[in-house]
Amino acid sequence: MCAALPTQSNDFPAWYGDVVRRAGLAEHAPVRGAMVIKPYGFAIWEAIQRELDDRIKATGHENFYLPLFVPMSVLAQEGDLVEGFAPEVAVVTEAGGKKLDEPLAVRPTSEAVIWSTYARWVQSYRDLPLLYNQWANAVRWELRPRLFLRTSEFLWQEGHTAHETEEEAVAETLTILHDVYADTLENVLAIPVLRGRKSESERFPGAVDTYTLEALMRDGKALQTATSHYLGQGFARAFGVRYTGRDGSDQYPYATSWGATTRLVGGVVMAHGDDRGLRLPPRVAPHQVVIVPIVRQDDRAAVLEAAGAIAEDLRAAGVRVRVDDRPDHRAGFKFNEWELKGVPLRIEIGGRDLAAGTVTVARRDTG
RNA sequence: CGGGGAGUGGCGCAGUCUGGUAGCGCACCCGGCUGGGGGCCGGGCGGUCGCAGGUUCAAAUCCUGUCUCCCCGACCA
Repeated sequence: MCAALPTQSNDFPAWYGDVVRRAGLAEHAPVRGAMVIKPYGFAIWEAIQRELDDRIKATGHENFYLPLFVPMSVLAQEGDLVEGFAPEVAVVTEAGGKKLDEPLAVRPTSEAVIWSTYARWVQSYRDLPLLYNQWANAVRWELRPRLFLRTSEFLWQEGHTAHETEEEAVAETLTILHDVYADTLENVLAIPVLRGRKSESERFPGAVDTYTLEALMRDGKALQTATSHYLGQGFARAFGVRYTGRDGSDQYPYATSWGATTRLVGGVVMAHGDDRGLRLPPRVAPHQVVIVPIVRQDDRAAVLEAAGAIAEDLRAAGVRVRVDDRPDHRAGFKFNEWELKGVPLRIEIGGRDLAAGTVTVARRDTG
């Protein structure tokens, strides 16, 4: 195993890349800007996903799923959207060995497919609101990719809602910002955020207002961790989503969209990590406690049994525990490895502890 | 797109200036000793040096072209 990491103060980008790779979160894939998310990294994402999904559902939304491909003609129906995403859209021009009659965009975001679908779903004010979310991947050919923070393909959730009134849509935008995103960031990921509104030039293409959460990373830079857009009636008009209102007249619904991505994993790394590696918030740590049995040949069985018993007790209490009984590594190696991987709490138990009826406990966060 | 850097066993690198047919650390495999902070000893497996041309008796090394990746900036979740 290699020696120490680059330090944050010397070279933060090198530190970041090294931690992501050596902690087993992700690695580069053969395609430019694409990444392989490894099991340990994906487990963190799954935990974040669960927390976000619970809150999305608690605020009244349902999940659905729409296709990866968007016909170019559909994407083009909303002018700002095509224009805004044109530089980073990947397009499929050939399939089944033939040139396609119409090129297909790989979704950079799903407003277009979704609103062309909503056109069929909204006929009356009685059909509103539509409060839907999807967990999906999206592709944006960004100029400068970075693991988790900006990858060509990323995973996210994107919510797309339709409302009868502007007030209701704006309220939705803010509910998501506060009750879903800020709550997850602060209370699950332990990352304080500033809630803000984007300037006109930074707004999502086609949006009336874009709200954002900005979080401070340990290199002193801010990271945009989630966005919630109030879209007004632009998308409804562009995609012909009209319904009969309470007074019998034609109306356009008001829209919102909002998203949070795998970037959040990178945010956790950069907001909490130190020169020894990751420090994971317990709520999203794949292993909240690791037990390292310290064994010799003569006390191996007894120590492992004691370690197993502690693990069972903790599991019964709802704690995610890993007993590191790998015989091929010594204790010191494991200490370093689990610190690199950011496990919040380590319990060491050996022959001496057994005799004394104690264990040794080390917290990762106080390093 | 502008500015840097780099492509050599799985990973990280040296060798390139001063051509002579590949080396180191880690990892991996086998054996033994060890076992409370990244153990030690011995023995192994594994690469023709991004790609394509060219020069030469001989190219990782020189020449030409080309592709890719990483970092910084602008753009972005």
